[in-house]
Amino acid sequence: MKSDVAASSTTARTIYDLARATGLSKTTVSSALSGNGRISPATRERVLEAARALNYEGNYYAQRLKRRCTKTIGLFSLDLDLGAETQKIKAIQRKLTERGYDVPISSYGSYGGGETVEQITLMSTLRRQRPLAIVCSLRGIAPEVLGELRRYAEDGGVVACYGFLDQEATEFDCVVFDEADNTYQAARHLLELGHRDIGLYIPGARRPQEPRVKGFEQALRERGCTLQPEWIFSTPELYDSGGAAMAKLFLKIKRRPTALCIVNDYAASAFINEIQRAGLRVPDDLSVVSHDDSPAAAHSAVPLTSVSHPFDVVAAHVVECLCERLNNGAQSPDARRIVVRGELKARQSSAPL
Amino acid sequence: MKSDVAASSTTARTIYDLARATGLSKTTVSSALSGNGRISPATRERVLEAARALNYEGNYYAQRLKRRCTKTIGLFSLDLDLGAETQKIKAIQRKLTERGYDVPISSYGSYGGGETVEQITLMSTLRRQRPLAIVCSLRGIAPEVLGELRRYAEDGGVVACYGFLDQEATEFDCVVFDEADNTYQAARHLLELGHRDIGLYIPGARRPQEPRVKGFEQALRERGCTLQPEWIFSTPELYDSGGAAMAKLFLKIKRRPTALCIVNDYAASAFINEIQRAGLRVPDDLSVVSHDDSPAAAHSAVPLTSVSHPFDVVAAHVVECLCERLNNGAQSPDARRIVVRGELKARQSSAPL
DNA sequence: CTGAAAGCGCTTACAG
DNA sequence: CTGAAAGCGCTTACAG
Repeated sequence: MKSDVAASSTTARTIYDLARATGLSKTTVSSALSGNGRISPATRERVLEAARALNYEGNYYAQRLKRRCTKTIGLFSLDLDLGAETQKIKAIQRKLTERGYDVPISSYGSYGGGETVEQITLMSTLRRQRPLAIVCSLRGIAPEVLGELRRYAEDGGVVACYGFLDQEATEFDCVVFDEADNTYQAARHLLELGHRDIGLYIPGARRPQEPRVKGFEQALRERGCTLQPEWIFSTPELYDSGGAAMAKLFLKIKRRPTALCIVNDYAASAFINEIQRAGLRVPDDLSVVSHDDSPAAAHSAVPLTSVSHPFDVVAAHVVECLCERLNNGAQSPDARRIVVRGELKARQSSAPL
Repeated sequence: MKSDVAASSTTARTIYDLARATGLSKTTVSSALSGNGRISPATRERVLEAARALNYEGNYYAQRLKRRCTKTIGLFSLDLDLGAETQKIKAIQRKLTERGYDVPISSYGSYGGGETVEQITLMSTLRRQRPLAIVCSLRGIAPEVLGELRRYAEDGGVVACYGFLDQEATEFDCVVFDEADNTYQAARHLLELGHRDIGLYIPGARRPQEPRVKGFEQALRERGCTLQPEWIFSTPELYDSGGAAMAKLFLKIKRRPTALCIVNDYAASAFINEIQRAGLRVPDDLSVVSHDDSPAAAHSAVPLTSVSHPFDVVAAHVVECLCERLNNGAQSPDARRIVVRGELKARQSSAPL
């Protein structure tokens, strides 16, 4: 008594339609379709052909009502930026797609990722779909979201995270990028060039406990320099707009540093362009060390000395952790924590004092 | 006989557990939870409280087995770039999230979006989830994927597309950006400045029937100039790397144009930086008109004359079309086709011959 | 190798 | 206002 209309038309909506069309039971049809159970090759072929002919496709939800294991791996990231974060997502997604997984992205459209409640809802929606695994970017995440992840894991889900070294450790495999080390390397490089008056510019809203300030400060301290609070800059704007806003700030201040660490190549590039337009020279009047070492760094007006942010390395580790845990099945080794660091590439934007 | 263990623990896995805990029937529990049907406020509150206390959450798949209408709108885009495409996705997602929808992104990680079969699978997976609506980026899409969309629409799904003006019209609402007009405006601007020897550089692999070449050519033709095939450049690289590669090409050729249209601000910026390093001056030796008018354009070493790519306008139209159709319900007006064009913003990279 | 039956967890007419 | 029953479309032991 099911789907009479559909069965008479050219479309099969359910396995009942296929059962009728082939004269088999729905059990047999189901087995033939899924490949589970012993089915004669001839029968199987008959079913598959009917499925093709009648344009049958299984109901997504009914198929997942019982089984947990699907081929879906959820990617959770609060925001898509125009740089390293999106690169990481892309790289992870590419690798996972190549392995045959379906990899939808759960995110907001807005930078920052919204209120805590919204974050929880987003993760909860993902978790309730019981994907095979969840890859979670820790950037900007509220602690409560980790509770959701925990619940998912207790339910048998596999989790891999990536984020930044200063973030609280989780019980999950986690690949972290050492941001503090990047600013440390940058400051260190400038100190070795003889600079003592060094500033730091981080585009975007100021965050408390900023690890990039810490790494920067540590490098100064090691050389007996003290951090000048007025030389720690931030702007609400990001990227090029941020760099330009920073240039305005910089041109206004009376006592200027002789060197500046700028987090992000686009910001650094725009900053340099704007201050050069105002008559300053890089590196003659000011040395600049940038961050990320994206292709933009080498092709900036003044090729940028930059500390890299190897997004592909992060992505590779994440996928590696995930696949290892997926393959190991029941055995669950301790959570791994992999630290990724950048490397300084010296170019023309920094020079001896 | 259901979930005995779970019921005895502190977690309610199913409405059966809630029914037992409250002493009500599962029908009543279901109605109280969903808000459908007549339930006394007291009973409803009792159920909701039990649900909270027992950490109950509905089974995602069982809930969707019967009903079509969910709060999910699928975003389909073959690739996340580091520019306008991702900006469009972000803007659309933000607007839709604000309206309370769940907006997962279906994409590949690789630029270009993979083989036709993979594209179809991706769309098919999305379609089978019966989202309330699908927003589809037409960029790089195989024609077969439109067949999938059609099937989705025939099933009652709502579709909104966005893409480019030269792409074949679909039967769906579609917001298209006029790429040809952008290069037309760029060339036109250069012609008005007196240039006659004008080249065009489009980063990325060369595509046949490139509308940007057409718009460019049309502008030349209108002024009685002929297009020089050797001055239509492309490189496999994109963005900054593309611009740098183009600079190498440009520096090698014997007879150079006096002006160049470069599609993408990052490519234009890197190009200019590299040729200036080689001793050429912009705009003295070469005028450049760029595309997109992103924040990078204004803050480039030579502020770029650029024709905009208003991603936010595209996104706003897409969401508007979608919501209109969603609200109209059964009535289905004819498919709309909205054309979005850029505007030229003159800066210092272009000058009279 | 094939099929009758129970079940996945929820929703939805339909009685009471 | 509440509940017994049928059903959503599939899968999975379990018989034959």
